[in-house]
Amino acid sequence: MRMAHLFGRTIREAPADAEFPSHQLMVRAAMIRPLGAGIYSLLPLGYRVIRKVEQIVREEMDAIGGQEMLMPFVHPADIWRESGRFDAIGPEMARLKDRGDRDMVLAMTHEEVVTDLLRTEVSSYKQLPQIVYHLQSKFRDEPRARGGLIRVREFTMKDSYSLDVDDDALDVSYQKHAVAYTRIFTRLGLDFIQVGADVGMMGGTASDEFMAFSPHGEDIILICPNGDYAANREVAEFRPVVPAQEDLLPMEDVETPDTPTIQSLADLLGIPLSRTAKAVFYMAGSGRFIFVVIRGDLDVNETKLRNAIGEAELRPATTEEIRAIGAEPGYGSPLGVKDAFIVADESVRQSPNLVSGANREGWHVRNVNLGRDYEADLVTDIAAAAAGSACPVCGAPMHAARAIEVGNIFKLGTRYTTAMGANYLDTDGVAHPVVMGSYGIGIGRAAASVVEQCHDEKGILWPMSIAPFHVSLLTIGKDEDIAAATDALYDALTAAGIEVLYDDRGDRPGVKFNDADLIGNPIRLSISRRTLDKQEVELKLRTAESAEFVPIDSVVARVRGIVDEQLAALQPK
RNA sequence: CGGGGCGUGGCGCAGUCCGGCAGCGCGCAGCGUUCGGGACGCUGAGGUCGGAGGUUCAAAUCCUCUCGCCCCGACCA
Repeated sequence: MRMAHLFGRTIREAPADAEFPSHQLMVRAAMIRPLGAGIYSLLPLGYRVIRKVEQIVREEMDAIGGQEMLMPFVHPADIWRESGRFDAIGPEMARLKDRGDRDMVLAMTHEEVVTDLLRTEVSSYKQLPQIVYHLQSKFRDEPRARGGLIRVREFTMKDSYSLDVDDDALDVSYQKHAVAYTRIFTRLGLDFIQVGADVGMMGGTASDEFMAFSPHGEDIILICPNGDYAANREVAEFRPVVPAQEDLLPMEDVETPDTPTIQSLADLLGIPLSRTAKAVFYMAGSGRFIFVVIRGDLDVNETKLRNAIGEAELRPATTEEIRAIGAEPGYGSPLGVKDAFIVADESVRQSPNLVSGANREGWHVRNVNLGRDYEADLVTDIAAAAAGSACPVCGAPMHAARAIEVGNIFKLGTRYTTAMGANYLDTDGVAHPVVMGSYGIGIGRAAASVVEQCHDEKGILWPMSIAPFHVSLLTIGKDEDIAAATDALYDALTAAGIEVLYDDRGDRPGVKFNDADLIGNPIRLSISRRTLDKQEVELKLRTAESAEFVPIDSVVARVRGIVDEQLAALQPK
């Protein structure tokens, strides 16, 4: 590709609203352009990257027996009503009406379509197992799109669906995907980890996420330093610190003026946070008031809480709602409250004589004990793990790291096939719902995550596997023989199957060097008066400090070798 | 959804408080000089100041409404 005619141009200054490195650099390097909030065009340079990511995904999906197909982006609402998700999913799903006033939705995902197809295409155990997949647009009306391609509303996802006869067979399909995903993200050059995750809105029985490490990640994962455990903070377990046991002491009111927070209470009384109980108030979607008691040094994990009480929706309670059950914001405790569902964290049961609120402003109560002074409707683990929490397997303090979710895998089971009646007949002619798994990779997010991990102050450092081009070729100087030599090298490289972005523009050298660094192709070749007089080409790797000079007639072979070597280095073992 | 901020030429911004010819840098076009790390000079093109309504002799500027975009929050009371 000759740069003089490349559609899209690099820009010096990033848009003011771009905060993430990947957002700034991909815009500056003429790879993406915004059309609206969370909606992007992919310019030719960016689309080359995306297509390479897609190709890697295809190869690895095909390798586990996946069959590529394509399902529609606009769906009749009927199938979403059948699965129950038309009403279950909120404004995140875009809805519209067709000219006949029929409800339609834009695809957020494709479980319903696959299940619908199953009803006509699969009727016998002999046809199973199967894995189907496609690369298709999704639209999710995120409350807050941000960060360039990291969190967008319209995006391409590779989603695949495994179809099996039973849970054991699903385990096999699931494991195949775990292997494929590991190979895919390795080939993309990502630094990532597979972690246990929440099943969320998809329903199902198990889920793992593939997380690319990045300081801009929206998820926090906890990692055992001994490799015994890794999980999303949303679901992470940890070994609780069991406090010293002591005799239960009688309750005692204590005046604590102006201590509306746990920290201020602990400061006033001169006790550690772990000797207090804090109250957290929620209103659930069902209308239940959820009163959470947890030790003061711990945080509530809302995902655990949701799962524990079987409530999909949870919001902080208002002051009025809190007072209505007999509690006082800032000085709340379960003592004497009514009409509330009380959930106590395990930590509260294990810790005697905690300081709790008195449900009147300016007062707390010492030595409050679960079971003696109040009862909970549910006692379970709803505490959030944090950096330093003990690994549930080996007890070592875990690290916390931010990461971007680039892929996830779900064991769905029969959630959709039961609801929509997608059955197969077994060897005895008995009908069973097909057992499904669902597996996704955000293509653009994966590419952007690579940029998050692979860049420097000058621009992107693409891995060879997904760089827009293998080589940036620069012609330096205006002399005709230089242009002729560079033209000839361009042709020779291209003929050898090497992808070349040829900077044949009339710009000064500095402009070309800077653009080459910004765009980030792995190899830079330059021909100038200096090099041509010696029949040499300057060769510099994007990741290298210095350049080397290669005889002009051996450049093609040299570049070929570097390309192959770097691609091989990205291959999974 | 709550709070905050911003919409002025392709990009980055000033001008708005205090109404009075719409500006600057980059980029773009032409000419000339330059040519290994984002050159310089001269000339020039390009803007419904997000939109609608209002106040005024006069509105980018004041008022009302509205649209769009960004940031923070939407768990610890």
